[in-house]
Amino acid sequence: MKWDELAEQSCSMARTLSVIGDRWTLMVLRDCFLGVRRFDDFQRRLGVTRGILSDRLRQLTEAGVLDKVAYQDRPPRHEYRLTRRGLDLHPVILSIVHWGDVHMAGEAGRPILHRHKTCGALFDPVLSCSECGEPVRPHDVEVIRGPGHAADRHMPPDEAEG
Amino acid sequence: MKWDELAEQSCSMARTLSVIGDRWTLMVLRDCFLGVRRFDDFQRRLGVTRGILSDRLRQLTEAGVLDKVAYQDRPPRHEYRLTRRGLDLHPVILSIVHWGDVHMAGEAGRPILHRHKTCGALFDPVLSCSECGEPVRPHDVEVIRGPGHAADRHMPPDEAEG
DNA sequence: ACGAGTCAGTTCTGAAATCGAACGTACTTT
DNA sequence: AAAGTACGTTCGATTTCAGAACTGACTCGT
Repeated sequence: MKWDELAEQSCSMARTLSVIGDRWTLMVLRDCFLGVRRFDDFQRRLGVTRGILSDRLRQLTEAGVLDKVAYQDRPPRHEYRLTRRGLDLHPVILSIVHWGDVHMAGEAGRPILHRHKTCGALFDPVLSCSECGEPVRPHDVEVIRGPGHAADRHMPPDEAEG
Repeated sequence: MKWDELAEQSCSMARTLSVIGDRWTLMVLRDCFLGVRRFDDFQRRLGVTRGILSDRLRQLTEAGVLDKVAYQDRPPRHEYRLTRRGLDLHPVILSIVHWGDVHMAGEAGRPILHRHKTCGALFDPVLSCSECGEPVRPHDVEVIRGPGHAADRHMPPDEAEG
């Protein structure tokens, strides 16, 4: 299966991965959330080859996750900014970072900490229910067929949840 | 840069991606959370080649995300189950699926819906602050150097947040 | 005026990963 | 005995990636 075919599956996971399911794409997005906006800055910070970076920035722009904005005319220079769509990826990035903090941190502890400006505290991200506000645990989630469901294979095979 | 080198960076994002930063790995994990446990079931549902699947299941097992458990002896057969470490990836998967629901769903609407068993409602996952319980927005997060920080490049270049 | 530096890419070649399909092994079912 | 199930491995052809050099348009220092 190719990336393009992945996008056509009636599975939100597959469709999202057709946009961000690549290590460099996610590393680029991490840097975007840290405020990086220019080609050479991405390249130096990530150590990715220029060819790959060029390709990934183009893909993200085409997907509407980044916006390519000119900041000078002669010579033409642009910067890449997160769109609304891109900003909505924040939970994905934070969840990934948090898992690394908990399960992959070395002896020395976490490389970075997050402070919630509105309450002032150092915090961990918690995934909670939009309706009752309580934290969501894996076994408390039931997967139900939605209106956009096609007869694919993204439903539980029989019983759910492992 | 190779995958192995990624794991050695003092960045939780990079370290996590060295484990799950691959489209097939994430598709396998999606199916794990839907209750899929056996080789051929993964293969049929995902359409991935058997070689890749074999490799990814081995990697996930080595990383402690899945556990390979025998369910019969003659012939020896195993199933792959999420460990505690693996279950902790639930927020990552849910966040990715939710982004797809919001930004990649077709005309027909979402392919699947989630029900929160403890409150009974259909819900969206919301990332909130472990300290005050409020939803976390991109601009409300400040990144701070932690104890495990090495002089790498995962801090904001100057000012934060885009 | 001249070379050095910045910024945003493109182009090249060899190395590595991936695809699709077939094959192997050890059982169970018909 | 033949077909099916389960879990992989192996193989050659294709695709992607890494590392490095190169282009082009401009700016800055001397």
